[in-house]
Amino acid sequence: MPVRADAQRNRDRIVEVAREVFREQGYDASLDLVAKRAGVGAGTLYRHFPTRDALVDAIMQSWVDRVTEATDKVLANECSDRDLLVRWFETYVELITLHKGGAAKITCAMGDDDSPIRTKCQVLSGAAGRVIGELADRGAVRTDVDAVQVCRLVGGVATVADTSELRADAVRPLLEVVADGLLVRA
Amino acid sequence: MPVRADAQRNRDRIVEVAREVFREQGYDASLDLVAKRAGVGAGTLYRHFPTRDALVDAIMQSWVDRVTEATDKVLANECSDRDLLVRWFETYVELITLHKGGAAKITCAMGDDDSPIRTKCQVLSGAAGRVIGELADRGAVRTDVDAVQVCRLVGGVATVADTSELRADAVRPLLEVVADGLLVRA
DNA sequence: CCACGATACGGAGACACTCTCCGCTTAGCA
DNA sequence: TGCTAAGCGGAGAGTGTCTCCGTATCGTGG
Repeated sequence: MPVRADAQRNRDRIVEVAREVFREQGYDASLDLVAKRAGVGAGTLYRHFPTRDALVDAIMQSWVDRVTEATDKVLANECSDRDLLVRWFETYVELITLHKGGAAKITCAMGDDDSPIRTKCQVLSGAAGRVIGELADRGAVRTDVDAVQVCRLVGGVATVADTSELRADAVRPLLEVVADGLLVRA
Repeated sequence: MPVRADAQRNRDRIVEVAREVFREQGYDASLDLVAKRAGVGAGTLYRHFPTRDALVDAIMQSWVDRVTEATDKVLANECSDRDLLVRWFETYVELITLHKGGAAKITCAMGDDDSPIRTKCQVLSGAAGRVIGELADRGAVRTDVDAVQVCRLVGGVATVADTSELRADAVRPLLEVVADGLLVRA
């Protein structure tokens, strides 16, 4: 028998509740509270998700998928090198700051092969790779900074945007700085 | 009577021990352990430093002072706009990553007027202000990004350098990107 | 030099969170 | 319907934070 129906139900419910609780209280909220609100025992939560990161990983799945989609959309637009870069940056920041504290978590894990959320990082850096790969083909960006490092730079901006609750128009100049630094001089 | 000698002694000892423990174990090390190693009761520690951040603040005092010195030194050097900027960035990153986790702490607090370590942030952004002020006088940098935002950008790089334990030569390209983005196009 | 208040100390203990262990329950097959 | 593996729950051990208050010490004024 593959997976028991009640187990699947509990798992889904825990993820759903955790997403809600983490949004309310940040990623260091009590896991016992999550269990309680989900109507399961602590043991059940820890069996499904042995560590906090395992739970975070499950939560992040959905919006990492959205980054892939959004990247397709940005790449489909015909626009200048700089616009392409800045637009993708904005998309990236917007998506990884959807959950408070998420930007810091993902950015710190970026490039760490042992991180429990490395698969999420790989999706993100893969998306970055597609964008700067496109620009590299056009000869528009410096080549000594790879996709992971781009994610780190933009993630750094996203992290401060998140923790300082900066508005989009305060973030834009920072993203322009990164974009201009990345583009080769005309 | 101003301050009792034993109280001062204990306070100093706690800071000294905390610096050591935090370097070993990170900024979330047990405070009871700090108290024990310092040979004082928990009550004594919490009376002197009501919160963890108050203790961190005290620890950071010495190396924030070093940023001021280092900035003087960098500004005294005659060099190109870009070199000035990159060198100061390197100094900044080096100093705020002296203590593991420090970069993230200071960068997240940057620009937050309610932060318990805001005075430290102000020293740092003040130093950044002197550097970009100098460059602004020369008309070399964009003017829509202020000192605090520069600290955020470089702090973002420092944070990832710290958490990913990047070597100086891996950090340099990232700092060049920020520098080039900040400098106005020739 | 001593006595006496103000000041500071210490650590027991209340509270909160994490994570494990194991007896009990239940889903799902035959 | 009965059996068994899979899953459940929650008590409790371990650890960390922070407070409270009886006790000890400092430093001064007599």
